[in-house]
Amino acid sequence: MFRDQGLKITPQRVSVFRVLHDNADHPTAEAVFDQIRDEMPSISLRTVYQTLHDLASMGEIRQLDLGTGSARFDPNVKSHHHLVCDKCGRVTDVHASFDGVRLPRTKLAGYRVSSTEIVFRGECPDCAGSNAVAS
Amino acid sequence: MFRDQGLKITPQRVSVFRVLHDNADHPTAEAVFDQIRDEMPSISLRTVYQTLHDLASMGEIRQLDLGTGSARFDPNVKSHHHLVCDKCGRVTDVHASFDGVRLPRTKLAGYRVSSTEIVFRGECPDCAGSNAVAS
DNA sequence: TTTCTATCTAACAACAGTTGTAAATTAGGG
DNA sequence: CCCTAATTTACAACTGTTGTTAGATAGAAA
Ligand SMILES: [Mn+2]
Ligand SMILES: [Mn+2]
Ligand SMILES: [Zn+2]
Ligand SMILES: [Zn+2]
Repeated sequence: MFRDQGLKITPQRVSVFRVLHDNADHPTAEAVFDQIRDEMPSISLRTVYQTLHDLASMGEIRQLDLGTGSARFDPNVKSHHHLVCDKCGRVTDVHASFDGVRLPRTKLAGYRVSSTEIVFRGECPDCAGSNAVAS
Repeated sequence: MFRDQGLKITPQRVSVFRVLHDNADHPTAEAVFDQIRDEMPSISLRTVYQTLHDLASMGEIRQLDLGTGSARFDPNVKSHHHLVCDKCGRVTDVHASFDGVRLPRTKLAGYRVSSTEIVFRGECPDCAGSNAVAS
């Protein structure tokens, strides 16, 4: 799959790919880096970024910018949406299709739309649970 | 309005507020800064950021993080959605309500959702127009 | 109107996330 | 097993944003 693009198969690339596909929680580049480091202490953060971008541009993963401070990387490239915790930044998949969300030409303002993302923001169970609620 | 919150009415605050309300294009902090500078060359970018955050926390404006490299500030606090140009970062309002976009409890993953944003990504008219298309 | 002081601004440094650069390393074809 | 183009690493630099603090000022009080 790297090979298909004329890219060499290096241990660094294999690791980034594997870590990402094991990971359901939309890791940041740093999170990927930290996880790989356990087994390959010499890997550099720069290489992780490089490889994540390579994977993204070959369509194997998606980069998400959700205002959580750093980019998230998602191995799931099928169209889906996300829940984002305002408190801790957790990102959780939403598997539901909202086919009604299409813009009529009159509201397009001349844009050519290539993707539609729905972001549900709020508090994740952990963060909501830790709120002491007067009862 | 600043006064309501126990904040002093300074020329800097007045300028930020006014610039934002004149501006329909979701300016960045720097864009606000540059515009104010024309009339008040001594203002600092730090003060612009400070005031934007103050305005946001008093609910007068909204901060949007759309992956365009820097935060955008929106004087329109009514619920609405956005078109975002992947090429130039332009942000345009979408005025249409998508009432169908509610998550059933079964898909909430335990989150308490406080807002729902829909982002339509693509190319704005200017960027699409400048594509030389072989015809 | 002047005084006083808590608030605010500006200057500046620092920070986080990310990207540029180039020397050293290495995958993998020959 | 070599060779070399591709890759990785180290390190610096960059962008957007935030922390800090000395000096300036809004506006209440006198
Ligand atoms: Mn996802
Ligand atoms: Mn808007
Ligand atoms: Zn959370
Ligand atoms: Zn554009």
